[in-house]
Amino acid sequence: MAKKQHYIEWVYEVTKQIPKGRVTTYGHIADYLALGSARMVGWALKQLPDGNRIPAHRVVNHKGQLSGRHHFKPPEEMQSRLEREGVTVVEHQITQLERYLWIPSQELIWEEPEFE
DNA sequence: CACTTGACAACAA
DNA sequence: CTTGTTGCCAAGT
Repeated sequence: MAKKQHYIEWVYEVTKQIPKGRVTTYGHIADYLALGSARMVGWALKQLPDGNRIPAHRVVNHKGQLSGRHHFKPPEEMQSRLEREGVTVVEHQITQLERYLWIPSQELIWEEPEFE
């Protein structure tokens, strides 16, 4: 469809762009898509059907907490997937969020990790 | 149609 | 540091 009636699709597209082992926040996606509200991102992801191929587990809130874990089956699946990708999660929160954070607007300047 | 809820976030106190 | 308030927008009741 030439004209997307729903930005929800955009949220899904951006989410699919998150590299493995990386994470981003609702706020950054909302800002990148200019949704005006980070809640729209959470709302959009909540609409995802089970068994989807969207890596929604890579989206956390600005504190790095897995606030959407209760929407996975089972809830621990979100943390399991992250840890499987090398992301450390403690007490439902990602440690060293800055280390894994991936910002949509920076996807173009994605040249070298520069990480340790 | 009015009010509440929510996978959020920024800010005030 | 913590808790409370406000802005945001769609969906549910």
